[in-house]
Amino acid sequence: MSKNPKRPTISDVAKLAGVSNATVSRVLQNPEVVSAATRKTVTEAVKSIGYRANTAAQMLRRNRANTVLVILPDLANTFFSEILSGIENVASEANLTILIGNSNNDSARCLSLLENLWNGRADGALLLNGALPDAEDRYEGKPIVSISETISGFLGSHVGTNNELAAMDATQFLIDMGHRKIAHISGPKDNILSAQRMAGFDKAVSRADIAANCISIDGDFASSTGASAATNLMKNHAEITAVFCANDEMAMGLVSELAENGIGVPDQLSVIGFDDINFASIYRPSITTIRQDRFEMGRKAMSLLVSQITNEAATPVEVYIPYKLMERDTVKRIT
Amino acid sequence: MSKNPKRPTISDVAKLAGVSNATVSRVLQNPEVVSAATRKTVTEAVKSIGYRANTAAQMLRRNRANTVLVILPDLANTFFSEILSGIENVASEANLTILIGNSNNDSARCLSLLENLWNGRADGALLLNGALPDAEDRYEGKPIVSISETISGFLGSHVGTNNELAAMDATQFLIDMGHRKIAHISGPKDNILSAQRMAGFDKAVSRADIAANCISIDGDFASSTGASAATNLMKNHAEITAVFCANDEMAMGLVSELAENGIGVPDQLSVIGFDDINFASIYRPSITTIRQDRFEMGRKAMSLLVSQITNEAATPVEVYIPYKLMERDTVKRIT
DNA sequence: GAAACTGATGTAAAGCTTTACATTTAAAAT
DNA sequence: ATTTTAAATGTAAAGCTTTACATCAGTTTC
Repeated sequence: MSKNPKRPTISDVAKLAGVSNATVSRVLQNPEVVSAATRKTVTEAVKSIGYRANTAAQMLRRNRANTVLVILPDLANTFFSEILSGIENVASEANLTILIGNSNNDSARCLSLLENLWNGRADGALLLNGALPDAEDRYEGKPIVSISETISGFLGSHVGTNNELAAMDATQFLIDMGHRKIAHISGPKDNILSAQRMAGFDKAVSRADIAANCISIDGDFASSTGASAATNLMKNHAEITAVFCANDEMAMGLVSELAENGIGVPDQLSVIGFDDINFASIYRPSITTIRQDRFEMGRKAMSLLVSQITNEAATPVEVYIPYKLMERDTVKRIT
Repeated sequence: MSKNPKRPTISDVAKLAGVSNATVSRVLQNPEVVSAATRKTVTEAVKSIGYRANTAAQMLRRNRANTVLVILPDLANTFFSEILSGIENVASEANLTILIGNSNNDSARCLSLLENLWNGRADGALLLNGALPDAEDRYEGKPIVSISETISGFLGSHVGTNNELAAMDATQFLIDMGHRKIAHISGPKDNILSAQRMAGFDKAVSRADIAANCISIDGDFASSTGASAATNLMKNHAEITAVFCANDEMAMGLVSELAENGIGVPDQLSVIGFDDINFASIYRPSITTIRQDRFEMGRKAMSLLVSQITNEAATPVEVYIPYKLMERDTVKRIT
């Protein structure tokens, strides 16, 4: 029933300890500049009345929020949540707070989240959603790092995988395993990752001079399009011996659908995915795929952002996190 | 090169519009109390100099952060990230910001995150990690809602699934399908959800008077323990015809391991899981399981928290989100 | 013993917004 | 024409911390 008896302020501590506000503040922020005796008195006073500095007042005075904004397109997607986990890891080390927003790929929502950069709630931003409305103007001095998906027109730093190279490696792996008639199931047309992975596929098959035997099927990263691609392949492209899927979900959808139609992977068709999401290794047959180290991606991006927030001058960089081909059970050598 | 020429304040707007600070503030917060003409002038002034209210100053003055703290044990786990997604959904509707923290089940980390409740950065908290250090004291007036895992000693509101009942239903379903020799693979011993699900299993088999034929195997929610349970079952418990796994990961681990040993699910053994994680339906055979509506769980918890933050007086409630048995391909009727 | 220095602490302003209260102006009521 | 009421706006304080600058008391130096 009793109204909370007012939260203690720094003045309450000062009064109790018999010193000035300034000294209390110093004990809390710069202990080394105050004498050991005073330090002790103040520390005890703080403890005894349970004082906690008011963050709002600190933010106002310091003009710094110690907070970073993270915008992602889909929180419920492990792909992003693992990156987020890496981000959080660095943030907690650096004593930063992370503010999170789901953009749902909606640019209005995205814009409203970015407001936090201007209203002082966040000192910088991490963008996982491949979009930044009006990327060209407006974001001059703001520390922003994009992750995974590059953003067209955005000149800041980026952390991600070299998708084209990785896709080339994936395709080359199929070629090395003896395959000459290969299909690619792509991601959504307008997605930059799709484009990069498709480009890698194209380069690899051109280089091997087998482009004429190879095809590309439109997908959208959902497992259902992997399934429909399976139907398509069975009906129209019986000659294909291997498939490079632009992500693991589609690979699994493909394999499941094939299995239901009595086509065994890898015996009758080889499949390679991309991402190495959690279930790629749990799925049976376990999916051969390109592993992206998402946790590390998050860590790296966050470190970069922190240094951008603290060091005024920081020239934008592009960082590629090493990827790795995980050989599992969906690719078979043929002769 | 040019140092940013000072962020505009409300006074700058006021000066430009030829009104007082108060009026500008009113236009921004309570447009209806100011005349249409002034409103227009001010709005234009705001736009023309690109003014954004300083959040820190607002927080300080209003003594409200419009921010909610969310603590979860593992960001990278879809189970939690889907709940998070529901939370975010309500937060964005209510124009609240969400502050996120990974506790890693570390109580020190958890405590340091909870500081945000005291330093004014967050108005309330959502706890997904089943722990609240010193739950009894200290959290008197603070709006806190626990989700999914109940917290012993914590008297606040909770949103989750009635795990015991759901586990009973899952077990009863196996019984209804003719099974009489049933195994349960449990979660980690010290986890409250494990305990509740195990209790449900026990009740169901007791009620059906088949407890003597049934066994319980220790697991830890990881798919690997599902696999080792499979080995155990094959070696020592050939009589078992159905298994209730305390979560889907273990169910998949179990099924995969069985498949590798030539034991077909559901033909030779029926399996039911719990949670209905994303891959439960993509996995082959698709996993029969109990669906928890995690998105809705997050939504409900957040709504509850919001009402707790705004309405001073709110008595704690316990809310169960309806669950649903998803019949898929891992359970078969026997005679 | 005076001057210069060092270390510890205090004083007070600044940071920006909101809001209770006061004031002004115009319209309505008498 | 005077008084009342209502609507619109202004004034100024409060919210809490940090920090530049000032002060004070010892030490050191010559």
